[in-house]
Amino acid sequence: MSDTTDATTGTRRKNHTSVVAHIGRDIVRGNYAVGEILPREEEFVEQLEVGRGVVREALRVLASKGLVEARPKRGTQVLPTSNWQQLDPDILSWRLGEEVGAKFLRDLTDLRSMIEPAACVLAAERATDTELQLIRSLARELRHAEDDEPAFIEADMQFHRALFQAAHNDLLLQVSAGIEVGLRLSREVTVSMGHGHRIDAHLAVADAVSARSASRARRAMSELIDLSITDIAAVLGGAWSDMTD
Amino acid sequence: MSDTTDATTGTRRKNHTSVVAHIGRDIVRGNYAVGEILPREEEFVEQLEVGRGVVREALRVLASKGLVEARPKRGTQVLPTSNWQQLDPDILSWRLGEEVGAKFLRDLTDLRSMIEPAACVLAAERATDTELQLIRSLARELRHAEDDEPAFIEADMQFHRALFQAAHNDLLLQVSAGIEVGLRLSREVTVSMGHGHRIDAHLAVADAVSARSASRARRAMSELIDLSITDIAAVLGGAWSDMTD
DNA sequence: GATGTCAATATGTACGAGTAATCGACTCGG
DNA sequence: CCGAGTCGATTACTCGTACATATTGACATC
Repeated sequence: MSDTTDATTGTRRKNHTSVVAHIGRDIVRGNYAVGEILPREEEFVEQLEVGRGVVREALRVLASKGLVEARPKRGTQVLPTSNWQQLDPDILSWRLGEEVGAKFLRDLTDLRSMIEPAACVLAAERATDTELQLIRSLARELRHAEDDEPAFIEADMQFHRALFQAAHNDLLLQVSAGIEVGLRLSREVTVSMGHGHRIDAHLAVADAVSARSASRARRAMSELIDLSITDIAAVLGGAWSDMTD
Repeated sequence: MSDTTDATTGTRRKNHTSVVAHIGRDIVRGNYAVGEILPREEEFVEQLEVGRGVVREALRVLASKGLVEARPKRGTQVLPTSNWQQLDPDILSWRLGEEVGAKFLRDLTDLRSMIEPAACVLAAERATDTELQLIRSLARELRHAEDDEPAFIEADMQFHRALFQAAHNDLLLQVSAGIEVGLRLSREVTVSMGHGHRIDAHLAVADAVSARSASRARRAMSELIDLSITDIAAVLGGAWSDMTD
């Protein structure tokens, strides 16, 4: 009985990462409201069946991400969302399966519109030949995986990552790491729209970057984002137009 | 002798944050090279004169920021910089006083060029009247603090923060938190250029946003960034043009 | 020469005890 | 009646010790 196995409902599993994820998820998903005081360390100890050290290390990590703040006597309080490092890949991944709201999707598309076309311009200017080769290769793979939903998503992520790596900008790469998880959240909402209609746009981006045409690359990526926006608007309907007007 | 007081050279001070900063600085500034194995936990214990729990909590936080990865028997290794969360305000702040390199400044200005003009557009569209009032107020304060170097920088930061808050985008706000620290690093380099010539550009931004003119706001912020780039190029000289060609 | 085994080592986990900081209630003086 | 200072209780914070576990590198075996 390994006891490290864990159902989806799971609470067990004794390692550090899982405790961070467990408490982190409960916070991000609102099981603990903003301003609320978390249970005492000792309560987590018995509830999760781990040592106090593990609980403390987990809370310290969450504090470093801006989710909580601990104080003697008062306890550990959930900070307002403005303090959360919302681009942190961990925090974003804890929302997977949550059906994110329209506000988040608008914020994400705003950010994508600022970042991704500009990143394509940099990629077109700075990519090495081997990087261009990789980008073309991943674009082909994308077309090939058209009928395999999870494989398509994975290929999409790799494509985006290769694009950002070709921009040769370390700060940008970190933003892209967050956007990548954001994309997964976005696709959870628009999954019913399929993804076949996005393949051509991906290929257009790959072509333009490969041709080192900065202007075409920017334009192609903008159109790709527009497709995402169209999908989101179709799924959300009024909740989306309320947000963008 | 409280022993919590700490000289600039300081090593003491027993609390958690300081230990994170101490080890974090040593990593970010290259005192521990990428790929290198850090001293064992026990060595940090005697070196920093703290308990093992504090050391472990610190290393866990650094691991969550992508700086290190711990493994039994091998020890704790410094990860390649591509894994670092380089936009994390903590990581950036640990570089203060380091005289950052041309590569970092180019990456930062790239990012600023993508983000800040677009953020001004959003601010012009979405800001509430009280937020516009705050922005104008901070711009005036900026002019008033012209001859006080540290006060000017603080006012500059508050101005930027108010601008990004007015964009009403949580993800963007986190990017701005990183950029803010990046700006401090940038100004450490260009401090010799003074800041008087940037005041008018700031006021132009405030005016355009206040007038809710998205296009003027975008343009004004772009020009403000261009001023920064000019200053950086003047200070760095060849090291900068090598980077941008 | 490839593979499996074993011991050494550093992190991982748990428990216990004591310190220090913070908050809330209470008391005292105005 | 109200404000300032005091006191006690609660909780996080720190430290120390002991043991478990996983990974590595060397050794032995086939």
